[in-house]
Amino acid sequence: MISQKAKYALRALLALCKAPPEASLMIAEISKSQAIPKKFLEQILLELKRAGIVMSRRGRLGGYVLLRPADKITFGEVLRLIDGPIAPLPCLSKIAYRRCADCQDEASCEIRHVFAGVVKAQREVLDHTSFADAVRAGRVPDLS
Amino acid sequence: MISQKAKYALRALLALCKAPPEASLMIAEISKSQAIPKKFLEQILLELKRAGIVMSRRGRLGGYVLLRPADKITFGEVLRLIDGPIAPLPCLSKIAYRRCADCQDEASCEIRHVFAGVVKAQREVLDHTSFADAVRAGRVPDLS
DNA sequence: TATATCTCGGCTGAACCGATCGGCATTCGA
DNA sequence: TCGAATGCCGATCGGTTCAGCCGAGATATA
Repeated sequence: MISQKAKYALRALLALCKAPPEASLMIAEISKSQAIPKKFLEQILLELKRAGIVMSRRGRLGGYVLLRPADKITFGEVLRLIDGPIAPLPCLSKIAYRRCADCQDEASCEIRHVFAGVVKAQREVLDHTSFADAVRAGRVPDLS
Repeated sequence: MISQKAKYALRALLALCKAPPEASLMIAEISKSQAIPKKFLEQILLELKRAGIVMSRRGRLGGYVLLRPADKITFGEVLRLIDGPIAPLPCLSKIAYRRCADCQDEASCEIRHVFAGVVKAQREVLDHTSFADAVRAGRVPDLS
């Protein structure tokens, strides 16, 4: 299960993707349209900003804009930022590799072996699906 | 990330799979050989028993045995039992479907659409990998 | 300057996780 | 028949994470 926070982050970014290009959205607008608690959304957008995914303007007429085109932002990137590693085992994580304390030999670890297959499949999807892809798939009725 | 508890459960079952057929293993043995806290392992094996995956005998010479052949127990089954739903969103879970509170229309939800791809891939692996498969892959050097 | 907006740190209550404890029930060997 | 070994079971605990809230401060525009 992904966290509520990650879900909010994805929805906020989708809202920004769908907004007219170059227009900026205020926290309050996104909060209202997406039903996300305002103060919580504040934190989330701040993290996205620090990660270089969005940028903000303060003061009257402030708000948030995407810093990169929507096809250069992947689901995987956002998920890792908010929820941490995608991998189901620490010894399979790209961003936070940690040896399993009690596993003598990774190469012969059956569990690792099975989950290596899982994480590969996950990455296949998450690291190759951009927000542009997601919006496109949502707009056109999916025929697959 | 799967929980520590799930990792223990998988390791315990692997130990039972590798034990001589019809032999039973005591909690203390598994605990020692797999470096799992004994009292915690006790809980875990109890859950596996209630789920019909293993059976136990009490008293002197007690212990645990697999209730089903190793090729009839999948990783997915054990994971769902210990950690709950595998699906990354409640609205994609087989065993615990829940509508996302704030999602008007599931069919047009971009997030759901993307994660449907993820969960499909996960299930492909987890529900089709048995403990027999895992042990086999661990024994023979993997050439893939 | 006034005011709407983002910034940022801290805080809280609830839930969850990993683990432990102590007592009870059952089984078998002496 | 007794007692030791083993599984069964409920309770509890300390720490961590999650979801969300509060309030003061910085900043840009009208």
